[in-house]
Amino acid sequence: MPRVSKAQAEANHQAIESAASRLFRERGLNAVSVADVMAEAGLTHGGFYAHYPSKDALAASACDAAFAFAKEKWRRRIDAAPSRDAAKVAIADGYLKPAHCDPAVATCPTATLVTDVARAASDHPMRRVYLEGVREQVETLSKLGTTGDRKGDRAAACVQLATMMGALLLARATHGDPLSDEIVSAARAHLTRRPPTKHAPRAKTGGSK
Amino acid sequence: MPRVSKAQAEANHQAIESAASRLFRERGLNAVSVADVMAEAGLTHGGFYAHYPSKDALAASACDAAFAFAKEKWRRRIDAAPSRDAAKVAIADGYLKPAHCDPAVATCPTATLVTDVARAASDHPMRRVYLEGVREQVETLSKLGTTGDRKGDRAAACVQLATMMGALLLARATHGDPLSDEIVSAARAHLTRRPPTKHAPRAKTGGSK
DNA sequence: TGTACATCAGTGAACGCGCGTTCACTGATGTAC
DNA sequence: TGTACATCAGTGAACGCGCGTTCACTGATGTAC
Repeated sequence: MPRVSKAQAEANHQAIESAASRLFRERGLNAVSVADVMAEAGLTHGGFYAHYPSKDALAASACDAAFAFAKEKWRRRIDAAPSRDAAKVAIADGYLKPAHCDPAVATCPTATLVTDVARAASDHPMRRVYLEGVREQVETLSKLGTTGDRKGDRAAACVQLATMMGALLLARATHGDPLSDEIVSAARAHLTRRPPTKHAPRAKTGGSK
Repeated sequence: MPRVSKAQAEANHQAIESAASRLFRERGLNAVSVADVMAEAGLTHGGFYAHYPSKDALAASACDAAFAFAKEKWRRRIDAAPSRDAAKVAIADGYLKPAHCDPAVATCPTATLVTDVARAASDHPMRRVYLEGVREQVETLSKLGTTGDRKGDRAAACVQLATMMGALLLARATHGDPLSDEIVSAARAHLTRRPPTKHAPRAKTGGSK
């Protein structure tokens, strides 16, 4: 069934980008093959190069799409919040959701792609996209600052992003152990200024696999 | 030159572990082959299985060695500090050294192996080693707490580790851009309670490549 | 509107390559006497 | 202390496998008339 309509080809393109965006964040760049992505999009691997010049180029597009998705999520949280301070808290709460501590779940690209980007060659197209994504997140958090000082707001934004991301990654790497909950709960409490000893509900939802 | 002396064999074993510990943290598990590690240790790849049953087992040993090395570094900083609070600051300062923001440098395993561990299978031997390593770091930071409350100290320890690690990883992923310095400087200032707008010396050392 | 045909998205086999692991072999080491 | 020999750390070729990428081919789509 070759020569698909322009509309179908465009839909396939989106499906490839979307599958890549999710799979790369779930398993990492190296652990996902072009064939995996194409299969997830319901296609065979040979047709890939009609859509992207290389796997690296796909990685950059997928990263971009993931940041756009995250940006939209943040925007909705900000719009729904009654104050800038409440918006910062809402973002931290959303970021550190217990479900996000499962390493098999594709979450914020800032966290899930950070080592892939750090280890990528300096001319890898994803580096530029990732940098821009982080820059935007820092800028967004910075605008929610309440110190009245732009430099102070930016510094606080950097620290909040680092804390959220660090806690999420640590929780993912220690998933299945109580320490995972402890770390993410401590970070959530710290960033939302709730009692710091509050832990996530442990009841019967369970944290281990 | 086969059949090497016991002492030489033990030295080779250490060389393999040491090379793996550094290479895995620098480039990630998937990007380093068994042959790479053996070559770095001055050996050929075929002899690897006389030392370790599998690459996964080597990863666990290498992770363990990296944590032991980091622990020793922390211990020296703590011993040299005049107070518990000064020790926490010294650890943050050491963790966030500008040189550590180069993604090609092997730093703390907590940061450099976090996504490799998160993505590893739940029965991967490295998971247990990593978990124990993080647990020890949290415990160490917790003992340096000054809130007088064990739960509060542990929560603060979790937050400090998350912030240090998150900032370091973000700085590594954005290396080459001023944002890298900005993030790590903000985190360092925050954790050491120095003026939050203080940036790393930008002069002629340069932060870009 | 209907017909002829060039286009090109998708298929599936194939390419060269590097991986983790295995294995027959080597020969200095270390042990038994 | 000296000799005979079993051991086994290390070598290098080979294994099966999956990767990113290429390519000849297909046939519905979309266009030119």
